[in-house]
Amino acid sequence: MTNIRDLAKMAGVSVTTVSRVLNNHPYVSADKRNAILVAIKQSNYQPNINAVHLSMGKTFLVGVVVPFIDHPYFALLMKGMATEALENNYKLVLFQTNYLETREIEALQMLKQKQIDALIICSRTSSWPTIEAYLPYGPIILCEDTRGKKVSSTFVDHYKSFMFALEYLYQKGHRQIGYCIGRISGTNSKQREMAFKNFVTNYQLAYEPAYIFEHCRHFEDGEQVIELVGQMANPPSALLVTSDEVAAGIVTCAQNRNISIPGDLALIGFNNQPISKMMNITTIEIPLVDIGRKLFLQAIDTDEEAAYQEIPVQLIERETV
Amino acid sequence: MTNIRDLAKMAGVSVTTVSRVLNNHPYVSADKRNAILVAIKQSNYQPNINAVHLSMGKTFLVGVVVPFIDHPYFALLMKGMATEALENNYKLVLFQTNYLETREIEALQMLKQKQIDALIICSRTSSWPTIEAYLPYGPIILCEDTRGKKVSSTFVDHYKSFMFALEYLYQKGHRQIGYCIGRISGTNSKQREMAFKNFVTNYQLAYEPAYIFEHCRHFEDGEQVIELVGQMANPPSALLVTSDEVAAGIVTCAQNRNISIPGDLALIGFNNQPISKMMNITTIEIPLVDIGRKLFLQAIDTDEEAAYQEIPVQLIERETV
DNA sequence: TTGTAAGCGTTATCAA
DNA sequence: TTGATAACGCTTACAA
Repeated sequence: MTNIRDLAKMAGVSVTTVSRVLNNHPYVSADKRNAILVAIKQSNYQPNINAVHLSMGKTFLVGVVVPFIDHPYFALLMKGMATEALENNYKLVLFQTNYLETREIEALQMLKQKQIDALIICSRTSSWPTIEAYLPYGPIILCEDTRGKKVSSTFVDHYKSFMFALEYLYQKGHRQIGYCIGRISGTNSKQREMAFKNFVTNYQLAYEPAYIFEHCRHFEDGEQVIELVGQMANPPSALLVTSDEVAAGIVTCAQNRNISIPGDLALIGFNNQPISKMMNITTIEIPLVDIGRKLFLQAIDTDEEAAYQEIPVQLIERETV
Repeated sequence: MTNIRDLAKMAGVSVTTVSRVLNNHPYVSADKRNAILVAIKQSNYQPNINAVHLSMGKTFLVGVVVPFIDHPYFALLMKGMATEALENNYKLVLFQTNYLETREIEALQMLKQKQIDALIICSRTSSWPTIEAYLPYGPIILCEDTRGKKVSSTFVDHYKSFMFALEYLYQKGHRQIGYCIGRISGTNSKQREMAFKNFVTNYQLAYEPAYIFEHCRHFEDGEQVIELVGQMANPPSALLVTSDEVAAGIVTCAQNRNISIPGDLALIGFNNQPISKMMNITTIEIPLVDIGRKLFLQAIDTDEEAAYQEIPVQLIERETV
């Protein structure tokens, strides 16, 4: 493998000059630049990335923490991040945590050890103070509302959008509303819970804990929901379902049991995934790929200031309400 | 950040000795080793990974080429690879190609440039000679039958399993059989096509090109299939569907149009994803996560010899045949 | 506009 | 069993 010194020799210049043209720095005469360019072509030169990294103290690696990679929500975020990473000559290092705190800490440790330049946490289980302790070691980007904290984020105001969806259902006449969610802990989930509770009290409805269904992540989890709803003496008339996949599962299962949707049970999904279009599911569109791109861009942004990007969402009315 | 030289000073030894204990090399006296260990503890030392990489000429990075990351088939492979990478202290670098050859070449170039230690290609669009040209630069692992070629692979014999499924349908009385697939090009798809053609001639059935449905990747693609089947004067009575998600989409869509499954149309899915269990879809189980793990292990295997791991599959009988 | 030389933090060779 | 010291290939003061 030819290196920068070989190039210098070939072009009859110093390594510094070679480095200059390699990095597009000014102050190189046209003829020397050309000579070097020719040498690069001829030798099929490829810079040694490790040497660059060592010298610059940068890795061009960005860590990405996701609980599961095989979940459409995170896969879509990943898609956006991967696209942007490629364009910016960065690579993504994957941390699949299964929501194990130890795994998240491993990722944070890698930041501390300078093995990655920045860390994007798409969803976390560790507490804020835990994260905060690693802030001095490099940028940490979150996918949740961090306004007031000293970390950048791209996020959806889940309180607002949940409240919006709930009020929409209320206007359609629903008074017994529940929701399905992946997990009840987590910042975003807490925001939604808060919206739900406030909604219930604002509209003087009964707060019914049984109307909250946890562990709803995949299509097949819809079965459980229908099961549970079917057993209730006083079932909900409408459900907010925080993933279109789950909503689709609910619709499918409901059909098999002759439960009419939206007649017996109205549904609002989230994300506007293709499956929701096919199955005509009313949904709140969340531009996940775009959020992924923005998260990545924040990760490599060298600005010291924390930036907060709120992403607006949009109701797509279809046939499940 | 304290470095190896600081440690040496603290422990009153040379950097060589420090490096020795860091890497568990022999020939270090117990007391010096202890002194160094103490220094490491006290200073909270973390090795500079870039320096290690430069010195060793290794990156501990493995590239992964997938056409789409937001597809369960590849997400499941990724899950397996990510798990194993973590355990072996490697990181995964993602290449999302959208089946663009240029993207695959970028990944191959990174191998050539030593920016990654090995490359796993889960699905490709480039020709074999293209790949072959990069073989001298590092291990390339494929997820397709490479027996006879000088590259390692973990794969399913798609010819065999397709033939098995086709004969199973034949025994159940089906004579008009078709299949749904993501794309018709690609090694694995070609194997399946070959099985299909041989099956048809072996059993003296008509080869009906219209029974082959391309672009079937996601749940929502099932709609197209039902659409097309509905328009046929002489529709297939059974379909092999190379992804359970698509099979689920077909089942869902069929229900809406009062097409009885398996009465009007029998279905065999592939992969045994959770969705197939929920929807009672007969399927060929493919252990994708496990395949992912094995692919990764092959990538970091230092053996020169190419290894070929055939993964057996298994029919899961449920209610769509 | 150009070049010399000093890092960056390791590993590995070789001599002691 | 140890330690100088030379790589590894690049960037970047600093000097000219």
